[in-house]
Amino acid sequence: MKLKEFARQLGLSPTTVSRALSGYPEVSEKTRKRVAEEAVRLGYRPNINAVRLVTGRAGAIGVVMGRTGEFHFAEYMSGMAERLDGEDIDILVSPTADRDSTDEVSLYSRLATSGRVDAVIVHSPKPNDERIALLHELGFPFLVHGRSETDVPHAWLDIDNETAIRRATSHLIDLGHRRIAMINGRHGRTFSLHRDKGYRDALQERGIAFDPRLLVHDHFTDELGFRYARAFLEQAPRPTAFVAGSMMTALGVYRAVRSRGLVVGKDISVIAHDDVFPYLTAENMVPSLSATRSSMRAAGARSADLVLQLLGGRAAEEIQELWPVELILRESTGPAPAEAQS
Amino acid sequence: MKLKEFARQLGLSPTTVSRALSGYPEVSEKTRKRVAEEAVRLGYRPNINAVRLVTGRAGAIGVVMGRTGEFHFAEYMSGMAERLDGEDIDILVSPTADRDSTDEVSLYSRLATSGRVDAVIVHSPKPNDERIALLHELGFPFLVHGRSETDVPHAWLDIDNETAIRRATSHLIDLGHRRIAMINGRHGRTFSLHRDKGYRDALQERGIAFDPRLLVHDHFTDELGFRYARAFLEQAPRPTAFVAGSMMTALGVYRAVRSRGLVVGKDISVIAHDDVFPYLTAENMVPSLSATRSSMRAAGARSADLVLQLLGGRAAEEIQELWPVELILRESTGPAPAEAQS
DNA sequence: GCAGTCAACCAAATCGTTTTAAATTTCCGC
DNA sequence: GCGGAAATTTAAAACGATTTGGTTGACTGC
Repeated sequence: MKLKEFARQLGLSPTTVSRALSGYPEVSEKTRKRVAEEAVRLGYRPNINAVRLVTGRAGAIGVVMGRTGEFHFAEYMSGMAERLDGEDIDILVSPTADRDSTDEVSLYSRLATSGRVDAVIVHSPKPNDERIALLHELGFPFLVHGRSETDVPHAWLDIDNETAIRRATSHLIDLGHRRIAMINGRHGRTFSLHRDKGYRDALQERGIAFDPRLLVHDHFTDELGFRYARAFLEQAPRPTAFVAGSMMTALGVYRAVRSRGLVVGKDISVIAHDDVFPYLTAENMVPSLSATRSSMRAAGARSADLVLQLLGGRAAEEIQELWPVELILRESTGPAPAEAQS
Repeated sequence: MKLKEFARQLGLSPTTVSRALSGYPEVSEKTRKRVAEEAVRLGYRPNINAVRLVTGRAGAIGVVMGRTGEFHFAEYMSGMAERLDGEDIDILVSPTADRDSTDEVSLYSRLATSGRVDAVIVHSPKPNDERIALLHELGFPFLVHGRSETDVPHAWLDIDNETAIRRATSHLIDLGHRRIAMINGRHGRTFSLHRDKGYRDALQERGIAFDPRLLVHDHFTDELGFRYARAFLEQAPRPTAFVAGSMMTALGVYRAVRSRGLVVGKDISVIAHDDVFPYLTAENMVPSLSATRSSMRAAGARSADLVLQLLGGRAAEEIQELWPVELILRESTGPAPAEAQS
C-alpha cells in the first residue's frame, strides 16, 4: 500500500496524509485521528527508503565491528538498543574489512558518504586516529567511544582508565606489593596508553621503578591472560600482584596462579577491569575479584543518547564525557606475602 | 557529488555512468574504466537511499537483538559480517522491545513492511513461533537460526542439539554415572526442548528413570550455573555429573563443585556445550572441559550465506541445514566415583 | 552506395515519499 | 452577507538514483 493509494481511499491528498502521520500542526485534529486509525487498519506504512531519500536522513547509526568478535560488543550494543528503543533509529553494523587500516578508513568513508547512516561510532581509537581525521574532514557526525589525543575536535565518551588503574595500582602498593605486573589491552589504543600511564604514575609516586618486563599488551582473552601470567610467574623474583585488563584476562590469570600451586588473594593479588557482564560477574569468582568497574551497557546507552544530541545539533566539541570508574575491593587482593616485602 | 554532476564532468549521460558503475554490458570497456577511475578520483558514490528506492532492495539483513545481551551474539554477528564483507550488504540490528511478545511481533512486522531490510533472521525460535507465522504470512524472506516445529515452511540452520546432548549424556552413562543433572537453556525454546529430548532419550535407552529434580531451564550465566549446581549438589544422593548448557554455565558449575570441596573430573564430571569463543576456551579450563562443540561464528557466516541464497531466489523449503556437533572429551569427565555406582 | 546490424550512448519516466507554494474553506466581527 | 485573517487542504516540485525505450553512428555484406 502506497501513500497515494492510501490517501485516495481516505479521500484526502497525499500531502495531508503525510502531515497527519508526521504530526504537523496544520492538519485538523479530526483528520489526524482518522488518518492514524485508518493507517493502522489498512496497514499503511511509509516506505522508509523514499522517506530517507527525500529527508536526507538515514535513521540509523553506524557501528563498525572488528573481526575479533569482542565480548564487550554485545553489551555495548544492547545498551544502545535500549536507548534507541522507540526512536525509530536503527543500528547498522558494518562488516569490517580486515585489520588493514587503509581498508578500515575506506570503510568509514563509504559509510559516511553513502548515506546509509546519520552518524557513526568509533571504537578503540588510537592517539592519532585516521578514522577521526577522516570523519572530521568529511564533516560527518561521529562519536568516539574512548578518546583520541588528536587536535581534531571530536565528541567522545570515555571512562577514566588512567585514574582507575592508578588507584588500582596504588592500592596494591598500599598492600605492600612491589612487583606488580599488568596485562593491558592492545598496543597503540588510547585506552591502553591511559592505563599504562595510570600504572606507571602510581609506581612513580611511590618510588617504584617501572620494569618493562612486567607490562604486556594484547587482546583480552583467557588464553592470553593465562599465558602472560604464567610467563610472569616464572620470573625471579616473581610479581606478587596482577592488574588484568578484562574479566577474561582475569580468568586466565586465576588459572595460571592456581596452576603454580599459588593462591589468589593470598600469594598473588589480582585486580581486573570489569565491564559488568550479566553472564560473568567479578563478585562470583573464587575468590571474588577486586575490580575497577564501569558498565559497558550504560556506556552504550549513553553513547546512543549523545549521538542523538549530536544529530540534534549539539556541538561536537561540547560533548566530552569522562566517566569515573569505581574500584571495588573483594577477596582477590590482599597484603603482599611477607617474604616478598621489600 | 551527485550522479548528474558527476556525469556532466565526464561528458557522459547519467545513464551511461550508472551502467558503467554497475557493470552492465552495453558500455564500452574504455568508458567503463574511465568512469571507474574518475569515480574514485572525484569521490563519487551513489546515494544509497536513492538506489534503494528505485531498486526496491534495502541492501541489509535484519537481526533483532534481545535485551539480555547474550554473549553468543557478537560471535554470530561477527561470522555474518565475515561472510557479508564485500557484498555491500549491511546488518541492521533492531532495538528489541521488551520481552512482551506482542511487541516483539510488531517489531518484526515493522521491520518487514518498512522496507529497511531485505530479510530477517529469527533467533531462538519457539516450537510454535509467532514471528515465523507472521513473516511467512507477510511473504517476507527470513532465516531461522534454530528450528521451529510449526507447519509453516521456513528456511533454517540449526545444530543437532538433540544428538549432541544424547551423546554427551550417553557418554556420562558409559562412565558409570547414573544421577546426571542438566542445566538447560530458557524454557520453551526449541533448542532447549531438543536438548531435553536428547537427555531424556539417552537416559531411557539405558533404563534410567528421568528425574525432574535434575533438570532446570534458565539463562546462560555463570551465576545461574553456580546456583543451580549448588542446589543440585545439596540433594542426597547428589548427582555425579552435569550437562551444562553453555561455557558460562560451566564456569558456574566448576565453581560450585569446588566450593563443595569436590574435584571436577574426579568426583563430578562436567560436559558443556561450547560455542567456540575466541576469548574463553574449553581446552583452557582447569580441568579442561569436555564439550559438545559447534562454532557460533561459522553459524553466523553460513546464515549470511543462506540468506543471500534466499534472496537470490532459492526456495525457503529447500534451506534446511542441520549441523552435526562434535563431542570433545577432555579432563572434566571421568568414571563415576565407586561409591556412587549402582 | 545502401539496407541492416550492432555497439555505444542518451532522454525521460520512475521509485514513494516530503515539502514548498498556492488554493480553498472556515470563521469572525461588523 | 462581506472582507480578511486563520485554518485546512492540495498540486506539483523536489530527493538521486535505475531502467525503459530510443537514437546515433560505425561497420557489415552485397
